[in-house]
Amino acid sequence: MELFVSQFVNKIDKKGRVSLPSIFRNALPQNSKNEIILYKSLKHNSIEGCSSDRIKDIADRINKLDIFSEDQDDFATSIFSEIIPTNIDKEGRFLLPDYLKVHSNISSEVTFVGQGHYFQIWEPKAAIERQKKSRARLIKKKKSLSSIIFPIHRSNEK
Amino acid sequence: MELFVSQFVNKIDKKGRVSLPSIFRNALPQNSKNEIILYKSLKHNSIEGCSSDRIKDIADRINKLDIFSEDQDDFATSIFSEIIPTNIDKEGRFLLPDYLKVHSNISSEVTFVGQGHYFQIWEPKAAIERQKKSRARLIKKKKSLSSIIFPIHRSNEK
DNA sequence: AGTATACCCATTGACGCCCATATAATCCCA
DNA sequence: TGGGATTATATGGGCGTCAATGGGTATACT
Repeated sequence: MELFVSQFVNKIDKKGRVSLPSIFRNALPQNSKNEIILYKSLKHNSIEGCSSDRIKDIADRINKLDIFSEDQDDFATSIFSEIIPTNIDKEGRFLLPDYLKVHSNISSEVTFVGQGHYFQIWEPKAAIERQKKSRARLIKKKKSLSSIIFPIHRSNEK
Repeated sequence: MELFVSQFVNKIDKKGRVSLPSIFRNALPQNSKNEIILYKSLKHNSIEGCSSDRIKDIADRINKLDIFSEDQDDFATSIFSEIIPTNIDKEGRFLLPDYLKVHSNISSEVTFVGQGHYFQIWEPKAAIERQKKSRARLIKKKKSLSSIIFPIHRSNEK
C-alpha cells in the first residue's frame, strides 16, 4: 500500500475547491480513488484526511478497546460522529467544508502534509511552524529515534 | 545489498536536474532503480538520499507504533512529511527541489558523498570543509574508532 | 427560484520522455 | 602493451503530457 508522503501547497478557488495532490490521489486504494474522509485533528488546529479504508481499520481498532471504557466511547464519539466523506471530482479536486476551514484557520491556500497512512491539511504558515517544532523535537529525540530508524546499523551514530 | 561509496561532483542543469552517479544508481535495489528518497539531513546543511526500500522499512516500524501515541505522531510528521520521493529518468537524472537546494546552499553543482546505506548531497565547498573536519576528528579519536572498524564480529550485517 | 455541487472545457507551467553530443572509460586486437 | 574502436556517462535541449487552476453550464436538492 502506498503512503502519503511529502508536502504540497495548493490553492482554494472561488468555489471552495482544492486539488488533492496527485501523488496523494495515487496513494488512495484502487477501490476508492474518488472519495476521501475528512475530520478535525484531535491534536491540532488542522484537518486530517484519509481513505475510507483507513476509517474501517480504525473502527476495528476501537472495537478492540474495552467496550465499557471511556476511551472507547470518546474515540467513537469524536471520530465517527465528525467525519466528512468527500467526493473527488474528475480533476482531482474536492470541496473543503467551511467549518473545517474555520477550525484550521484556512483561507486561500492549504498545505497538504503526508503522515503515512493519512494526511493533514494545514494553513500554510501554521504548517511551517508545526514542522519546525516537530523537527526540533526529532533532533532532540535522535537516540530513541535511531532505534526505530536504524535498528541494525548503529555505526553511523556518533 | 550494494553500498553507496566514494564521491562525485555533478552539475545541475537549467531544469534543475542532476545525474545520480552511475555507481550509486547501481547500488539501488533492483526493484526500485528509478526512484530515490531525499530529505534534509538532521545534522548538517546537506541533503540525504536513499532507496525507497529503506524508507519502507522505516515506515513499517513507525506504523507499528500505537496509532494514537505521541511518538507515532511525531515520527509520522518528521519523517513522512519531510521525505521527497523523486523519479530518476532514463539518463539517470533526478530533480533537486528548490527548497532542498536552499537548505543546503546548493546552486549549480553538488557533491555526492557515499555513506554506506545512504548518501549525502552537499554544496561542493561545504563538502570539502566537512571532510576536513571529519577527518581531523577521526584522527583525534583513533582509539575509539578502531573499536568500530574492527569489532568483535557481529556477523556481516546483512 | 435559488443555492450548491458535479461535469466539461480551457490555460499554463512543470515534468517526463526522447534524442543528441561530448568527454571519459573500457575493450579489443594487432 | 599501445592505440584506435566501442561503449558508458554526464550533460544539453525539444516536445508532448499531465497536474493545478480557472471558469461556464447543467443538474439536483430544498
